[in-house]
Amino acid sequence: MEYDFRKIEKDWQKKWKESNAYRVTNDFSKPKYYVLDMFPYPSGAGLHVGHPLGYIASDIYSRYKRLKGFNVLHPMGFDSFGLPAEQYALDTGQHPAETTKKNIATFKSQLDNIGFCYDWEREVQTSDPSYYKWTQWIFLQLFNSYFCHTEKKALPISLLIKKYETKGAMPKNGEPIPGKHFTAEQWNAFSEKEQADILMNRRLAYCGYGEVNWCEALGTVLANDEVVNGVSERGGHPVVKKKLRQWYLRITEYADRLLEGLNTVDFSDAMKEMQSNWIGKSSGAEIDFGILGFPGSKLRVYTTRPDTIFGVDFMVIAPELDLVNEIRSEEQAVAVDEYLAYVKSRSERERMAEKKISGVFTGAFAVNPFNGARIPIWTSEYVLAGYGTGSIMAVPCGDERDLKFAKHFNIPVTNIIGSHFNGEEANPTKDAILENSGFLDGLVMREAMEVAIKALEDNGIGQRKVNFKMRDAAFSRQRYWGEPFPITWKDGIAKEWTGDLPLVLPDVEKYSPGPDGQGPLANIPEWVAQELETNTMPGYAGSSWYFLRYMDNKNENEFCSRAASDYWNQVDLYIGGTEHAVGHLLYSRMWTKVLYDLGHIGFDEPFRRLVNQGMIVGNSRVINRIQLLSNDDSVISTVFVSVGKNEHSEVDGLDGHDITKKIVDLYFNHVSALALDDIKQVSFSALHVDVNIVDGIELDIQAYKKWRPEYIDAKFFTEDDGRFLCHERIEKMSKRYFNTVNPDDLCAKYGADTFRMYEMFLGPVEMSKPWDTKGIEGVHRFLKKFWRLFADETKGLIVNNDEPTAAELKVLHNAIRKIEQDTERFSFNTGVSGFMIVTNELTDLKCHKRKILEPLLILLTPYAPHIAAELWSLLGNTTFVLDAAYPTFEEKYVKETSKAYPVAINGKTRTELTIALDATQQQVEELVLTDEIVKKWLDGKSPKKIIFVKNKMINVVI
RNA sequence: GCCCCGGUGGUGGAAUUGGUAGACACGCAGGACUUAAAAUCCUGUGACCCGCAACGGUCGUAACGGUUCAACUCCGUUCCGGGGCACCA
Repeated sequence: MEYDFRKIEKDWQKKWKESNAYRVTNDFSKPKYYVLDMFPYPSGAGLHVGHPLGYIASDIYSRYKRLKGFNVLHPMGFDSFGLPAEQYALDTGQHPAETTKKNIATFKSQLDNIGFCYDWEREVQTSDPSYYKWTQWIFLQLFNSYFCHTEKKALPISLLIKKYETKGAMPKNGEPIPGKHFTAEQWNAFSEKEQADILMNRRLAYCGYGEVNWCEALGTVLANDEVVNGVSERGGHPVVKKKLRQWYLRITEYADRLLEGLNTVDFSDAMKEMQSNWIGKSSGAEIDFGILGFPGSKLRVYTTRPDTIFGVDFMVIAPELDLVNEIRSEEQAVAVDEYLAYVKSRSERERMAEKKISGVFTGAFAVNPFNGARIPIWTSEYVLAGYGTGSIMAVPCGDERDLKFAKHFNIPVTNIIGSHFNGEEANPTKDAILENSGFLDGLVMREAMEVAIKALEDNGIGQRKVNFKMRDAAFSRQRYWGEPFPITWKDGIAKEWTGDLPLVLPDVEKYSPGPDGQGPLANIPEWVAQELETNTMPGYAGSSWYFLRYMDNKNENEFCSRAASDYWNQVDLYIGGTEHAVGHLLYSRMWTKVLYDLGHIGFDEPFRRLVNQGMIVGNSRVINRIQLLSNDDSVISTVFVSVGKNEHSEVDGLDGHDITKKIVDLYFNHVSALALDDIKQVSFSALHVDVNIVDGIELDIQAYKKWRPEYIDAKFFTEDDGRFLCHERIEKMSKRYFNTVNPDDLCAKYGADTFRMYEMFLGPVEMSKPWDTKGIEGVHRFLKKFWRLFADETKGLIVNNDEPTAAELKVLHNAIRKIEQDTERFSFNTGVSGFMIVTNELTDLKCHKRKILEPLLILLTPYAPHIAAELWSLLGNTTFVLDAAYPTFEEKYVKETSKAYPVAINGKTRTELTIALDATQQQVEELVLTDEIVKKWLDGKSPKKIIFVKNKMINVVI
């Protein structure tokens, strides 16, 4: 009886499907456990081996929890709106819904091949109207809410309107500021438009204007990574900044709660740190500087270091601020204009990453409010308009970036921190005693901060300010393939659409952009006639709340019933990549908080525990090609050169004609009638070859010629043993590098169980690692060996009912302990090796006893469900192993009375001594000193100290 | 540039709390079985030194420095690789 994994896996997948083995009911009587994978985008390329890494981990954990008696929700669905489908539609005219449908079908069949325990009845797709109906509904909740600063939570905007109608908006103390404050009478007298504008300033989903990367030639907005060196990645067209009307989510109001919430969740410290860095809470002061010659204008800066105000040597304002043009001098006008034009073409990413210092003096001067010093005002791309006030006061002695700028432009540097500043490197210390700092002289910086802020406030030139680096999230896209906003515009006023949700995405003739940077929806006359919003929602809209829909995905009356969300509650375990660290995770945390504030759900953090999976990177194979090109650029002859035959050192130092001659000598002897004069150029290239036709690094030349028939006549210079070897290159797994490996192929060749265990065996889930198919044989061998514990090729089932020995029980219980612990702490790679060890040990013991093997099958079920199910049923069980009870570890079987202690001399292990576990320090010392090897090292001397750590080791210090 | 993570044999990795570095595999080498192959099994395998060998020794976790009886693990500096930086998902 052989391990026929193909038949076994097909049979069991069918059985599980027919019996609805993975259907999850909202059975409120059982304890629940919610395991979630990050939403995949169904790309046209299908799954490669990198995708399922996290899915396998979560599947193992889900099955493990099920064996432990939990009602486990482990759903899967698709984040099916997105740019790639739209781009494909633009290129081919195919409707994104069509291609998306096809892609999803591919993904699902690939996922099923691996044997995941998804309940497909709970599948959701963000582009399905029955789903985005509720995305739109939640958007309206956001639109119709505001953040109350007193209660620090979202409230219905109707309450705010009521307040304005009865009390107005007046300051708690101090004089009302016109334009900001108003009385109830004033409010009631405002026009509808005026009222709408005021309310827009408080809505959680609001409309504003923001700068985007605008590409005139493509007529569209580009993502930062679609812009390279100021031109579009596709086509190389110029890209400039353009202001467009945009929807935003007021996530900044939740900054503090998003920060505090991190204390209540189990995310890695790195993840928490990334999120809090993104939120970027800082405290400091806003300070108003006067501008020489502009009595009405103020230059407002935000600084975290008001104590350094006497060290300000120049100011820098963001180039996009209008102020630049208002204050620039005549002499500097040309230089400023040139610089602004340069910056306009730069993406924010490039500006931040730029090492080269650039900037221009505006010709204007600010005035230090404390000592009246004249401070030159510069503009430079390293200051971004979106941070703080978009202007900074530069203190070169305390800030490295400011110092480099000052040095580059020869701006004199004031030292306010005495010997803490050496003139070479800025020192951001807070411990220096201030000098050259007027009334702050002699104070330690740390303390001077408060004194400075007080002075600013007393003199009315600034105030204490808490600042967040986080900005409100842009929530609209000028695209087709996204959720339409249920919003209409009349006379410049945004109103909730009055029709029934969903507002269905209409079909369009073509997917190209609408006029004036509007999205494709603006091309539809009927849409525009209804005055509907022409933007659509961004990719993260649907993924911000999908974990709630899984709980109750068929509900037509609510996004999710309160009973279902109260039961399933938070996601207990969320698995996904760190690339979502700040985007998706923060938005879904915010949406959860809003839904909680408005009373729709009972918890305000969506994910209790987060585990980050690493990426699987590709392991490409590259071969050397040498071609002779003739004068008309046609190819005369092509050769491929194996790694060891690449004599590039031979041509080092040669040039032009000599290289050609040498190369022809080396590689082109076989070409007859070759005239050197006909050769215009020798071309060297490294070509990616499909990793699937390479064995290790050895190329299958015949397969290559079949794949690339244009090289059918090329000569291959192999190693002396006849093999043709490739170079390796570790890079992103991508179709264009021919380094993708399809899980379907591996499942077909080795089986899903082998594939699952091999992915886990590769290394820790959270670490990135290169893919290498070679090692999969080892895992497959293990499963065959495991099978042979139960069945023999000729004799069939060989399991007996004999009583296990103490040694066998010890092996079993060590395995239970190890595998349970490793599964619990997500160390699946060592879990797999635990299975290998127990299998090796039981094979050595020739143990085929049911009482040992049956519990082992249950342990294996989460990792390799098919083989476990088959053997379970071969043993005569009529129930599914999926619902067996997880074996319990019993200490008594593994108890030891002695241990082989390593004995180190001065920290280096020299020998080993077996000593009773209950031995005392004194007994151990006596034993150690009688040991021959220890005596040898002591060489007659007595040891200074003997360190004995129970159950660990012994160290003799000489 | 800024923030986060990582770097251990030829390869993937193990070492859970500062306590035997290299578990478990891959690969490689040798052997058994076989007419042969596949499959399977056995032995060896970090580098170096001395030696016929048993034994023994030195070095070794990116590099350098520090703390400690003891460092892959803690601290500092540097180098290299990966992820994120707000319209890819």
